[in-house]
Amino acid sequence: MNVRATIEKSISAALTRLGVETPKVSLDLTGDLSHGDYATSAALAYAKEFNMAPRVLAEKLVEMMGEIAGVTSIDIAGPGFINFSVDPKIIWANLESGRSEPDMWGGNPSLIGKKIVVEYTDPNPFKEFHIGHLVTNSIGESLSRLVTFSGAEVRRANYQGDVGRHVARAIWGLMQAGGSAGDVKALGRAYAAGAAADIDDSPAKKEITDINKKVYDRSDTKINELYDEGRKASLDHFEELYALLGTKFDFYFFESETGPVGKQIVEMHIDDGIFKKSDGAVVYEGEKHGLHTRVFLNSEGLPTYEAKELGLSKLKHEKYAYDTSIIITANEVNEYFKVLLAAMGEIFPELAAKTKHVSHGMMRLPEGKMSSRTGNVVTGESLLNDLVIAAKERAALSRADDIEQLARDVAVAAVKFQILKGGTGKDIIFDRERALALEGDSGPYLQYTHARTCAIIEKAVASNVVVSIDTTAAVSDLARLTARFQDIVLRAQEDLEPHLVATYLINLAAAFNSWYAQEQILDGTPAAAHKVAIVDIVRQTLKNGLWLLGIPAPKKM
RNA sequence: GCUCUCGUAGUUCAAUGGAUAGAACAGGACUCUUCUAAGGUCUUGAUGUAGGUUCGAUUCCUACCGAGAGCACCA
Repeated sequence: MNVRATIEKSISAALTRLGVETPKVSLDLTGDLSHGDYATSAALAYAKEFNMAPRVLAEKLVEMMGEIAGVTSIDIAGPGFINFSVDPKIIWANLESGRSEPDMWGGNPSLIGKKIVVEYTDPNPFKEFHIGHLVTNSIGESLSRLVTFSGAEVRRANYQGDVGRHVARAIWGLMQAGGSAGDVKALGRAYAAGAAADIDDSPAKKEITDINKKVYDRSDTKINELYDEGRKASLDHFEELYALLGTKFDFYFFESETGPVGKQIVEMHIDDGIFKKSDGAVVYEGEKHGLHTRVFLNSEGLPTYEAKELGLSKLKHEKYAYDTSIIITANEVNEYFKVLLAAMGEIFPELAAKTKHVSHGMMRLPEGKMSSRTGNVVTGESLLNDLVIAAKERAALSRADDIEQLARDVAVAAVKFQILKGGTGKDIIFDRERALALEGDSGPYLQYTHARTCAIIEKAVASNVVVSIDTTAAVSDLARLTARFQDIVLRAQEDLEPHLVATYLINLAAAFNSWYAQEQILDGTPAAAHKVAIVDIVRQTLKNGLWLLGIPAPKKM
């Protein structure tokens, strides 16, 4: 049992002996290391129940807890907090375990045996990979890695809209302009033209509706040709981006598959009253769950987003019998998702219960909101490319062996960190100038710190310095902060919040850099062995932490 | 109009109902004859308004003000 659990149990036992039936104990990492490693506000919370002053209750609890294995001091502070300091030997042993099993460092077994599927990115063929897809991708990849690090068996899924009105618009645009469907840039322009023309009472609107039907039933040879070529070109192009971003999907689902399945599901549940016919469409009345009515099959008989999503839930579970399905989308679909989950709850209650919807905010650039309808947009791809070019200038001055690769790594870090440093769900203001500056709280800052640690280790190895932790040494704040890694990772996984890892890594890197500036590590004395060992575990923490964020950790910068 | 998010330094983000509201950027002052200056040190500066619940509120509740998203055949 780890120290944290021991302390929790001890507090809980003390409260039970005082007569609390089911004590609710919160044991927190202290906000300030001068307060020790863990703190509880139990005495404050229960003071009223016992009609005692909080500090008096705190003293009583401390007395009843007595000695706790692995804890060297228990102090009462402030209004009645009880602070616990962990035995330095335990902290050093913890860090030593990280050095002996580096790949496991920070991991936990809380999800062992669980099957989890994470669906994210979901770009639409025939359209640009826009900046919103960078957000979903960054969050989804990080969440995938967080649950992997907790022992879950993970599958990554990508769900792509290869049918639907956007496709018809692009094909309409291609037919007008005569561009090649194999050229993704031409596809982007064709979509923009189609979207612009697709307005009420225009002849184009009817033509696009007609094309849309033909895409579904594949009745037109010319359209099939444009469709097949465009679809392949888009998907191939997306793969290049996934490689750059460091994502590999296990499953690809397409709306062309989920559509028919979803349609069938909806049609099977009209007679039993789950769905209703209304104005030629088939709808789900969300009002019974305090929501609103949504169309599942339109009056053309075609499945909408909602019906396709129902089909997807079924297909996904057939492919992989998951315990949890995490779906990442932009928060603009939150309301639809609630209706969808309500409908799913009636049809597939067991699947609905296993589904977790994580939504993220919109990514905004200082230039304003981007829309692929206007044609001239900053796409996810162009943003990445700009960053790579900017990073290259600085990379040229670095000691990296492969400047091109470093520039890509730094660019990916700049984007991903910006996305992941804030809580999921809030809008992300992406300031390109700031990201390009590669300074301050940023992905490149973490990479730089990691590269520094690598350089020290390399030098230590070259000069045959023995690396080992002195378990009798006093613990520094840097060592204690490093030892918190596991607690942070576990919470980030439980809350599905990558930003907890991001902010932790910034704090750790700052603590390390500060120490580095005032300490000569390779000082030629026996003390170097211990100091290098600390550098080594900080290095591993940064490496594993960056991995959890989906950010590459180059060894040289 | 209704529903859902969200209002924290000049800006971009933190703070599971707890201790002195933390960082970074921008501004000012320093710091490379020492292991990577993409670094470090010092410094100015914030909880939209009004109530409520609580021993304690940035966090929970109500109202208002402000921003964003959504409100049936697009996703």
